[in-house]
Parts: sequence; structure tokens; C-alpha cells
Amino acid sequence: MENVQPADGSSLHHPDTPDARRLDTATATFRMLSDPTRLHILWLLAQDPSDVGSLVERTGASRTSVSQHLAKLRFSGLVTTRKSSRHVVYSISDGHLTRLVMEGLNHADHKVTGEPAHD
Amino acid sequence: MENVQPADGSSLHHPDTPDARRLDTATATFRMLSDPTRLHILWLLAQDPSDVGSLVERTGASRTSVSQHLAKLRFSGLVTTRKSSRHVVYSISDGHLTRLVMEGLNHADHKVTGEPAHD
DNA sequence: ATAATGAGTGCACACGTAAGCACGTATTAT
DNA sequence: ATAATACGTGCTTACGTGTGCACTCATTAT
Repeated sequence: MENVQPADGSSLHHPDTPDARRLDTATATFRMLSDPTRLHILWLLAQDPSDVGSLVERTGASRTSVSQHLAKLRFSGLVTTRKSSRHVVYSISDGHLTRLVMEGLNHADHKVTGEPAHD
Repeated sequence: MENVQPADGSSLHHPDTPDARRLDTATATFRMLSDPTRLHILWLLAQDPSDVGSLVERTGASRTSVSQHLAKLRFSGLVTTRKSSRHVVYSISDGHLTRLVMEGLNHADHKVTGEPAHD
């Protein structure tokens, strides 16, 4: 009673049924993208590696908040760190993530400027 | 003090700075994708329109849960509905969303099978 | 008409989590 | 040595949110 994906050989595009593990992993990533401050941080990092102070300035969030968010991003493996003197420089670890961020913003732009599309 | 994205019109790829509205919109969409049940539902809908009962069966979630999630998705404009006798058939409204779902699962698959990549 | 099925909704509860405060740590400057 | 800068981290509080229960509405069958 878990997956009822039809047994026919129709090659729509996704023969795989998502097991709980994959769903949870994807969910975790999406959850990391579901906070404005975090998404802003990731968007900034998607363009250039940056240290914490710069992220604080550019996001307008508090140092604590940025640090906490960076900790989560680091813990989730979405960003990597590099020490430079007393600065810690953050970078996006995965190119896939950059695409997700960009597509998300793109989709948002589509919704904001375009259609109110309600039911 | 590390590197600050210059204010000039350098065409790296993203001349736009994300205003709060765009960030919030994208965040809202990502939040809709950040629940396992909802992501499962969207994945199912990404393949074929489906009624509520079928979604209940295939996700293994309770009717209440599925209904609530569908209400949120409907309210966010991510799905559309169509009545067929006493069934309500749901569909994904935007092709962008399908791409996001697929990329998210793809990224997840990458992370699960591939690298444990921790620091 | 009544019964049954499919779907949606208010309510209560439990849990996760974002934000601010205060403090600790590491590195550089004087 | 001390002071200052750059980050990180428990702690508490407040809020959002996912889920189950019970109930209602709509549609179809008998």
C-alpha cells in the first residue's frame, strides 16, 4: 500500500517511486530554502563566496540570526566554510542548490509580476 | 570586507537584487515543498492528476492530513481542482513547480546515494 | 425519503523553529 | 599583557504548523 505507480512500461519520465528517505532528504533541503533570511543568504552565496559580516550587512539581519542560519546550512551540508585570517568565508557547496535557488526566485518572479492565478 | 557584489551593471548572471516581496514569495513556495506528505502529493500530481482518495491511499496519510495539505496547496495556487461527480481531481498548476519538485528529488537522490559530505 | 460515499473544516494539542540576549572563543592589533 | 574584532552557541520566548478527532456539506445509490 505504499506505492501504486503503474506497472506498465510507460516512460513518462520518472520510473522511480520516491521512498521515504528520498522524500525526507528533499524535504529537508526545501525547508532550508523556506526562510527569507536563509534564502537571501543562499542567493548572495550563489553569486559569490562571502564572510559573515558581509552577509549580515547585506541581509540586514542580526548577527545572531545570520550565524544560526549559517549553522543550519552548514549542518545540512548546503554550504562550505573556509577560514581567512579571522574571517570565515562561506560558499555554496552544490551546483544543484544554486539552480534550485534560482528557479525558486524565478518562479516567484513569475508569480509576482505575472498572474495572480487564484481559484 | 571580502567581496561585495559591485553595484555596477556587471552581467555575471543576476543583475537583480531580490526584494523582500520576491524573497517571501519564493520562500512561501519552498515552504509548501518542505513537508514530506505535501511533497509526496505534489510528486504524485506531477505525474498525473488525481482525486483525494487516491492520494490518501498512495501517500498513506490520513484523509484529514491530505485534505489540509491540499487546502494549503490550493490556497497557495500551486494546484488546481476539477470536480468529477463526487470526486475532486487535483492537478499541478504550474510547470515550474513540477521542475522544482523534480530537481529537489533529484538533488536528494544525489545526496542519498552519493556523498555523505559532512564537515 | 434514507443511507452511503467523497471531501472539507473548526478545534485542540504537540512539536519544531526563528529571533534576541548574554556569554564564550579565536584571532589580530596596540 | 590588554583591547578589539569576527563568529559561534546555549538559553528563553513566541509563533507557526502538522495531525487527529468530530462534525458538516455535497453527491450518488437504494
